[in-house]
Amino acid sequence: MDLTTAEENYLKAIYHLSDGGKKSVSTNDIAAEMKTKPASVSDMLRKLGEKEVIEYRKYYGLQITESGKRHALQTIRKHRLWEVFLVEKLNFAWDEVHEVAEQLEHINSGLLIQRLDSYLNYPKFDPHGDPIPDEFGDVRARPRVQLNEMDIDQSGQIVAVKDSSAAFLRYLDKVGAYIGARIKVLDKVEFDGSLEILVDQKKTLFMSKDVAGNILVQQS
Amino acid sequence: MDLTTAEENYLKAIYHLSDGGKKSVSTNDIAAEMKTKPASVSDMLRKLGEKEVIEYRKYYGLQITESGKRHALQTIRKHRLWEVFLVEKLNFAWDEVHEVAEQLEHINSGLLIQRLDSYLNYPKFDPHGDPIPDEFGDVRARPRVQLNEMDIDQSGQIVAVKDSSAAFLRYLDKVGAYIGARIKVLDKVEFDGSLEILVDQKKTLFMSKDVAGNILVQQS
DNA sequence: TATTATTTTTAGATTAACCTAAAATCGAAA
DNA sequence: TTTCGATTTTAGGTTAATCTAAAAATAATA
Repeated sequence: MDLTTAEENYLKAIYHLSDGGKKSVSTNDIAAEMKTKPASVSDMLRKLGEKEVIEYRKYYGLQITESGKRHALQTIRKHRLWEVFLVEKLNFAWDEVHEVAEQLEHINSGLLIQRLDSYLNYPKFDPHGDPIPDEFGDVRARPRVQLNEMDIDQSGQIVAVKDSSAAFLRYLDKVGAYIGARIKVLDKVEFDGSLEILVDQKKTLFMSKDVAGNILVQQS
Repeated sequence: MDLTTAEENYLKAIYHLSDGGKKSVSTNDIAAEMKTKPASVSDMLRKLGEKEVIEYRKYYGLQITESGKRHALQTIRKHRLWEVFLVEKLNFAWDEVHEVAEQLEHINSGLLIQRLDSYLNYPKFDPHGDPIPDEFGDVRARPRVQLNEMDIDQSGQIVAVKDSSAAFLRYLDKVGAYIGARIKVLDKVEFDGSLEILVDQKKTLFMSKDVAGNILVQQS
């Protein structure tokens, strides 16, 4: 069953909002995410239900089907492979790629994606550190390491903190090292184990070993 | 002024059918090329006229405007750059690329095309030997050589014949060396100047010096 | 030149994706 | 448990791109 571009986009949004089918998503949430009106979402949910990529009971809610998950993961796979291409081959900055990848992900050609994957050397993660599903939709969850355990020149994305006290989060926010920030270890001071970190490819900051030990990073 | 995907496709067809604005094109011709009905074409011509990419007088005919030419050449540029990418980087065969390039040419990002061009080393011709317009829409017409003057291992595309007698064309057709065929010189016999030619990457054939002298090739 | 044949356009429908406004449903609080 | 407010759906309309059938304009031919 083939999906239109709009249907693919809705399905992807539903997949993300529901965290892969775990959480429930509301019509309003989808409308907000897609920047459309709830009425348009209702319309689309009916269509997606007819195509059996979701199971939809009106007023009640929805559930992604197995077929729907496969479709969504295919789209995500394409999106992330194109992001790798844009950053690694065409020298896009990692924050310039999304809009273009959003268009490229809808190009329809099995051969193209196969060849692109091979050309990029079967990458497992995109430039934001998010995992790239394989052709069967399997994703490899990336192991997390403490920032203080990373070596010089290694980079990744902040995905969680161990100490989630308000004070600590406020500190992180202040220095710009929020969850999701992309970081790189520029230097480590042997004497006290403190680190020099590059955040989002622009700001550098210094951080004690203790602080770094509370930050979990997905390496890439 | 932005054009929709459909409008871009119509404009490209008109540009090609009119040979860059030289010949006149009929509604029926466009319908045949686009695999739609003449009624749909009339509709679209009205729209393209409103957007001033063609000058359209109903029942009379149309003329591409300068703006229209720029738009068409931009689309052609994107199409051919993607073809080069698919063949040179992703190892597509030169006859597998068209369908995918047809989709990729509508991706909207100035930066993307700029970077792609640079990544491919500013190619001047696509895998079919057709010239790639530069960012200003200028095309470099490729010089033509007689097939018998080409060296071993050189390749190109048959673009014209000097002797266009029916007998000669029938002969070409018989051996599969039609206008547009992609050829490569595999060997040249010093004794009589005859050539061994690879046609369309599959068929090899032998050809006398006289026959080859009547075939004009765009090298690539 | 008058008639016929072809080409082109208009008229009226359809489908996908959106919208606004109004109705229906659900659930939370009085 | 009834009512009120938020959420969700339906009803009806719009735009882009297509279609078929019919009308209009042009071109070809007797």
